[in-house]
Amino acid sequence: MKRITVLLAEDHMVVREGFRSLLKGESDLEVVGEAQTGRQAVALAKKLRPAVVVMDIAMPLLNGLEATRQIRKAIPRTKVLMLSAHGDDAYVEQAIAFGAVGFLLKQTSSHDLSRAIREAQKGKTFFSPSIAKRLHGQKSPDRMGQLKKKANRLSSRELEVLQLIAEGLPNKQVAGELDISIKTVEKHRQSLMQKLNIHDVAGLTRYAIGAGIIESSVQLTIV
Amino acid sequence: MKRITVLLAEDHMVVREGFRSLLKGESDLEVVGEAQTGRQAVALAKKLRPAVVVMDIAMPLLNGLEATRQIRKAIPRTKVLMLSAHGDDAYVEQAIAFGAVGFLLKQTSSHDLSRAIREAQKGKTFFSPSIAKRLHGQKSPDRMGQLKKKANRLSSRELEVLQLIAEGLPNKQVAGELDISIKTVEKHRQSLMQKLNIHDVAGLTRYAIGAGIIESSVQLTIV
DNA sequence: TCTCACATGGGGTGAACACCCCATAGCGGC
DNA sequence: GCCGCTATGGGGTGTTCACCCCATGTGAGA
Repeated sequence: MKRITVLLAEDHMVVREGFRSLLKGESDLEVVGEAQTGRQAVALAKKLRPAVVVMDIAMPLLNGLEATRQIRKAIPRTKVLMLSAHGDDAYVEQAIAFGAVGFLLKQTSSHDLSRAIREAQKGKTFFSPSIAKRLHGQKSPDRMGQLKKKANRLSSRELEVLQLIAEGLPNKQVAGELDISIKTVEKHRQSLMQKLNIHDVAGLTRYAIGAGIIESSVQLTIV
Repeated sequence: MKRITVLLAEDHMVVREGFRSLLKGESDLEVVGEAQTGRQAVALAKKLRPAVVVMDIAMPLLNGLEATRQIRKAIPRTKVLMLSAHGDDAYVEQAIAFGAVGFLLKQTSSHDLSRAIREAQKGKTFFSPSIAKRLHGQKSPDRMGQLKKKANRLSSRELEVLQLIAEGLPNKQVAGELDISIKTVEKHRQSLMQKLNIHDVAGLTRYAIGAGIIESSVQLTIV
């Protein structure tokens, strides 16, 4: 029987070895290569032409999203399965827009991992339950089509509001800063929270830092 | 032969299962439990009394450092091995101060992981090569003293509350998680805000990220 | 042209929060 | 023994926020 060839892209060696060990238990799957940077993942994918690439998002040199885009462009027959600790809507939508056929959270089980790989190889999609729920919960059935065009990204006004929120300003001050009414600030706040599917200030702040919109505090000795 | 009992504390299930799979290949090691939050790690350690706890630093509800401190205090015979993606000095020093017997980077190999567990069980220490090199380089005898002397330090309870706030939990859920009344949570919240002189959730979140108490989201190309 | 996202603004409700008051109890240090 | 700190809990008050309703105008794309 021909086994499904898999390329693992994950920067942490012990984690990657763990994945390999897990997949070794699946007789129909075969890990043919391992990459520890996004750039290496692209190079190895071109060379090995695996059926499926399991791609972590957070990787040095080239992140998993961009690596996915490049792989999809160079070798469309290779399917890419995203694997990430965080499942914020923006990541998921970006991944889909870049041609990933699935999105797994690291919180999901190894059983789902091997299942997702099989689905991907068959040309189907696979999303972690919590993500699938969110995707289905949204409106139209051809949402995938929409996503490929417009990734539901924040408007420039929403980005401004997000930054000010993440900098700690209350709505009233945000309104003063942008010279608009509090009501409008609240509206932007609501819509950006809905788009990101993040509903608390702490989450918005973490997102803003991760997205490079603001910076965290200085490193301190504390704790 | 009596095997070394191990408790795995790592919040990402598929990663944790990978570790378990790796350790299954070691005949002298036995994984007796798995925890996905720091709090659960403390509870399971007390219940199972494993020889060694492999503890990730970045975990929800209670981070690995604080969990280590609590485990060392409650059951000193259990050794704790830190496992982290980042090896910043502040982490390593804090881990050592809290009684960890070793510090592994996720970049290290699975071979080092099992080796470190064996060393830990024997009462020895084990550090990832790059960290060990740094530790030898700089002794700094009174550096620990400086940390401890720092006035206005947050109490351990306040740190727990801070982490949960920065993770986005409202007071009510914080209270439920710590099993105390909302009023007490409010009190801790007030006092830590006063100590840090930060009076909004966004600021607390930025501080917590800068201090390494929690992590931000993944780096993203878009925005 | 006509729809849709965007930006602007307003009203109202209930939950959450900041900040004040109060208290009891334990524990370590002087 | 007393003091200071920490942790626990409660009452009350005013502000802010999340989330619902509503509206108008504009500009880009189908």
